[in-house]
Amino acid sequence: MSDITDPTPRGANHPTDERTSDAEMLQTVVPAYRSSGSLEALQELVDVAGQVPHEVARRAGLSVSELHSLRHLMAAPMGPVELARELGVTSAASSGVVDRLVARGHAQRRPHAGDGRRTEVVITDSGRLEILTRLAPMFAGLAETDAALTDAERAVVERYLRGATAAMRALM
Amino acid sequence: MSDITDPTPRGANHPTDERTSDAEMLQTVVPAYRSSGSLEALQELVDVAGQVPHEVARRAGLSVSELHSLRHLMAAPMGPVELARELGVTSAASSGVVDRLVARGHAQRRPHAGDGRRTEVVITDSGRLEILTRLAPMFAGLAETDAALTDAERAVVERYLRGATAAMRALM
DNA sequence: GTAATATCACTCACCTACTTAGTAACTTGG
DNA sequence: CCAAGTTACTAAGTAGGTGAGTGATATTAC
Repeated sequence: MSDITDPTPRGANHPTDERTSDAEMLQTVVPAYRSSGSLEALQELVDVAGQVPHEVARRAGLSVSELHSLRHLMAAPMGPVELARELGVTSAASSGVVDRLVARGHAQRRPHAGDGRRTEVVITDSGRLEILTRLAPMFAGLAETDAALTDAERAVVERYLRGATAAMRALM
Repeated sequence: MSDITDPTPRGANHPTDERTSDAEMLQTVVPAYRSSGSLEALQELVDVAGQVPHEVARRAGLSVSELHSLRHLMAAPMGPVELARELGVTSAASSGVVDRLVARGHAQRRPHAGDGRRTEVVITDSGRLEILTRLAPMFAGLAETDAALTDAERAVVERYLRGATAAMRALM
């Protein structure tokens, strides 16, 4: 407030000492907000899910972008530009990602049949194996959790997950 | 296989042309795996949730680490080292994160009462406001989705979310 | 009580993975 | 058939991380 050398002018800027729960805080901004076990569980899921790629990539000796690239390339071959769009980075960055995957033997470049500008990046067995074996324990656990549902319950869960996804998309 | 200059020796390493669905692929590694609407919805949720921090941080003019730091500091003040543990980075990195938050007016450093080694990092109103207003639309949507559940349904959803979280933790 | 050890916050040098800007090769629409 | 667009890439610069090490303070062992 009176720090002359401070480069960023602003309004209310004092520390907030009073311990207030997240939920209380949220209710001042989102009146409809009511905490619940499911929302807390969702919060926790999202937190853990966000750490997974970093950790899995670290163990595999890959960058997070390389890991995500392999995941996308598992579904279908694609060019560096398309990969860049999936990753949310520039094509310059994805060019480097592909370089590193190729150097590791996890992917190969091949010319696109019918369009001389394009390169197709194809995942190799080595890349596929890396992803599948690293993620297998998770998929086993997810399958088990999912199998425990009745069809009616599964429908409820799916509706909830789609609603939560839509809520998150509202930020983007 | 016969590329002499290749630095990474390995076994099976040819491109995988055959188009195979993720689900089929997974079943060879995780026999119990059966795709389902709920699992697909979960996959989508996790994907979107992973993009949210990057996008929100970009709009707020923060790095992803700065954003996550503010989220953690909303719950309680803590020192740079504790913050580093939460973020999964070194204390050297979190020292820089705190520098940048302080320079922005989103946080303040203060000496810890009773332990002369420690510094407490306290979020300011400015930092709190930044986070709450950026995330408000999401919380509103989540609250709406959650409110649509009966108590019995909420219990089912919570159990599922906790199961999924546990499955992900199995990787870490 | 004091010596050894641990913890906290920080600095420095270095590295990785990104960005922006620009280029060459190729395809396509008018 | 040529102007405009797309693809893949390179080069130079930058942000934000790591690893190693320092000084101050706290804790533990003896």
